Amino acid sequence: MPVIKPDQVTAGGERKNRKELHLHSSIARDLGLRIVSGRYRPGHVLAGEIEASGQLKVSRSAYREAVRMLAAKGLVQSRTRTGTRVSAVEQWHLLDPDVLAWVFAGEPELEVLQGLFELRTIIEPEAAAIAAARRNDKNLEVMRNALERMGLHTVNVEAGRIADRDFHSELLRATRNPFIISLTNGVAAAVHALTEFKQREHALKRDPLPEHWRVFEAIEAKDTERARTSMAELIRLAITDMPVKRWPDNWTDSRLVRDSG
Amino acid sequence: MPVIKPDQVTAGGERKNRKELHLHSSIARDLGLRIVSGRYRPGHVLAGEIEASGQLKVSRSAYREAVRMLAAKGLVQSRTRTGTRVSAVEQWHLLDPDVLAWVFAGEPELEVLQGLFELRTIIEPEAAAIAAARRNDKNLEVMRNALERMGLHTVNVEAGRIADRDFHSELLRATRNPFIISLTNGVAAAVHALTEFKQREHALKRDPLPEHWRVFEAIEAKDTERARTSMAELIRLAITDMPVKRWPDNWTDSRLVRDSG
DNA sequence: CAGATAGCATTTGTCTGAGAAATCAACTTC
DNA sequence: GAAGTTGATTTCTCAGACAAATGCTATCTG
Repeated sequence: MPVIKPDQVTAGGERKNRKELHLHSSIARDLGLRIVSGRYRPGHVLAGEIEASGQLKVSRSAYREAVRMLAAKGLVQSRTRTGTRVSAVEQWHLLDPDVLAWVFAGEPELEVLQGLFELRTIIEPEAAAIAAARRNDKNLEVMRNALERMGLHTVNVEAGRIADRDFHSELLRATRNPFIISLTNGVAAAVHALTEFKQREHALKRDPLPEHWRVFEAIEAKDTERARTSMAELIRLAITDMPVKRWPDNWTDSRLVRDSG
Repeated sequence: MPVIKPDQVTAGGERKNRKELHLHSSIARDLGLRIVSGRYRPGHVLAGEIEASGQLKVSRSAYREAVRMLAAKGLVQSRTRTGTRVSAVEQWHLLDPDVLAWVFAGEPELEVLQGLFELRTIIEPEAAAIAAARRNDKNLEVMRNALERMGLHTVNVEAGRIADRDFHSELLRATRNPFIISLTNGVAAAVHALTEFKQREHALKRDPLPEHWRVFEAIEAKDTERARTSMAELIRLAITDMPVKRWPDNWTDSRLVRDSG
């Protein structure tokens, strides 16, 4: 009999809602979300392993592996007798793809949004310039394909957002700089979640495709300066698309005055 | 009798050489080093849990927790039946402090060095500019103290390198941008290891302190533009200090022509 | 009473052994 | 020859026990 599995029903099933494959991963995600969302503040001491694993109805080892993952991402720190406590925010690996995804899974605070855009404003124009210098035909091909898919689906649907992410990922990949590429996974994931976040309020009015093509054309032409400026413009527009009434103070302070001046 | 513990002798002690506290951490470090050093290439499948833990003479749970940490850092990926295999380099969280430290624990390849300096060239001048705009007196105090210590010890000894790291950390912290601060832990650790790396060949001829003070003064004066340029100069000088005969091609391509031109 | 000290309790860390779940490969069957 | 079945292998999860570290407290001592 061809047993068609009904997509994981799991008797007590509440945890496997999302495509979480493993128990320890989903526990880590649960705890991670509670930490980055502020439910567990820095300094907060988690319940002991026995009690915590008991509440979650999982074995101690599964719970421990989850805690070990969070510790590897700088979110918690375990010590005997003291217990496992949430680390200071400065210790968090905010550019870790998972952490970033957890941060943007909820309603990110304005300062966090600002911080991410500020980082993108610094990195991506330069990355675009470097990509223009080092890109090969395969990079170009992938980027063109991504933009075509993006135009086909629009960023209002998942497929379009994936295409958007693919474009930025391939751009950073074209820099041939492993560290910049490593930022890919994180920033791309955040941008992805962010585009989704925009949609929560209302569908995007403006079509972001033209500025994407301008960046592409600059990189295709190996025009580093134009790649830099067009990418800066792309991000500037992306910021204006955010459903944010008023950005926090000194947002335009140091960096952005230079581009607009 | 006041039992003065002889600093962890550990009968079979070979693992606790460094200040590794826990078994799983030191196993993760061992495996992590083997991966980033290239001994275990991407695609390589690690020995099964039973065999691997047997070889290391540790329990399966300790070994599993180590693997879980490496998986959290993107270095490996585990799947039933297939086993645990080393991920592609693009998946590695290269900006994770541990991963970065492991990378620079050995002889880093030229391309990696180049990549890190390229990232610093992009980030730190802008970070200095932002820091100049947002720094408070406490930031200034910590930075000044760090530079004084740096002048006292010189970067030829550990205390001086720590002071150097503290300066850069506090600078990034002054940006008030959590993502840039998060880069601190990683980049600072790398710079620290890097300064140590320079010393392996021969003691540093040039005194790097003057350019550090120039950056400090610009930030003290809240002069964003001067902070940017002086930091760019600091990094440029740091690059020339590297004991590298010839940098790889297109090193001066896109980004640096702009600063020097 | 002050301070050191020894013991106690609590929490994470490590080990062992067993079975469950997933999945790749070979085989069987129609 | 294709679809389904079985089997083997590997990670995943569970359970229970002991070890190690460490903060707390009561006790001892000057």
